[in-house]
Amino acid sequence: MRHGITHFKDLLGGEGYSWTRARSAVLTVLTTVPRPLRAEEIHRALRDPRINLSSVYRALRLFESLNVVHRVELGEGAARYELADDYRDHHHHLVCDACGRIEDVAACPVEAAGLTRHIRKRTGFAVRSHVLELFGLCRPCRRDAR
Amino acid sequence: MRHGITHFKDLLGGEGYSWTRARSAVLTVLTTVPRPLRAEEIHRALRDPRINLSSVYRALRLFESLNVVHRVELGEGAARYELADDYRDHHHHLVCDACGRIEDVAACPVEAAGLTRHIRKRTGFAVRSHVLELFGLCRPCRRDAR
DNA sequence: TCGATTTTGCAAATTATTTGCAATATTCGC
DNA sequence: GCGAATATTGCAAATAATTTGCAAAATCGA
Repeated sequence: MRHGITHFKDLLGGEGYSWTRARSAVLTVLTTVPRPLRAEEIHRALRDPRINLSSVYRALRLFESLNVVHRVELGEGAARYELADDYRDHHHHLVCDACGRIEDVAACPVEAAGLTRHIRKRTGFAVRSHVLELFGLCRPCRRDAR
Repeated sequence: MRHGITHFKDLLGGEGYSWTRARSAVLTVLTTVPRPLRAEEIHRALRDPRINLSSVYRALRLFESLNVVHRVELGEGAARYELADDYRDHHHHLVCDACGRIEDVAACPVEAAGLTRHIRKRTGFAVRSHVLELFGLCRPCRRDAR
């Protein structure tokens, strides 16, 4: 787990990429807001009219390829993005079907159950990563439903 | 776990929906092919020029709302669809990063670990459903990689 | 600082999916 | 089985998220 915006600058530099206004701004937002954001939301959060939405998309794509950012798909039509596991503890999401709020959970049953090993033994498939999203009702919405 | 195309006919009828060529054909494909298919693939599999792709989308949307079909998103751009848990044993997918092949796994660490209860106790969030997809290399591709 | 290279803004293209509407199919009562 | 009432479909056009071409602007390395 590495910290600081300057780390990303070095990382990009090391890979031959420039440290630009758009890239730096997108990373600032992602390191600041602790939940997965849509490209559109990130763009709005930049509050910099000089930066175009396309550049946000381009930055996100680059960061994804460098394993700095992780794409989260919750079936909403638009994808969300958050810092990858290397820069944030591994976690999953609790998505409220009623209000849409997204909470994190640290518990990971894939690791806990040793599922990866089980699958490799049984099927020969080598699991490298997984996506786990949990849907239901958050506490406030559960209360309202009564 | 109910079987047979006629069951679906009764189900649709019971909900006030018609049993149409498009709906019947889409369900036939989904009950026949044991892996999640894209709308486009389902449409091609119908081999019926009288049925329009829009009708496939409309049928899928209806089936989703009736819990007959389940949407699967693997980050490919297009969604995939398969029979819902009520008509097929609960399972997850092993998606090969190299060749794209999709295998099923019956093992479910969310159920096994009692994660739902754990989360409810800890956070008050009531989990109703979950999405778990596993990515990596299938056995053939793992061999080729060597 | 300067030129070479990379990146960006902007507008237009792309792709999956949805929708309006007139035409067609299905259903239901007789 | 028949025909009216209703639901669904085909088709073409609309959407919405994301990508891309290209000339202009920013960044980098010497």
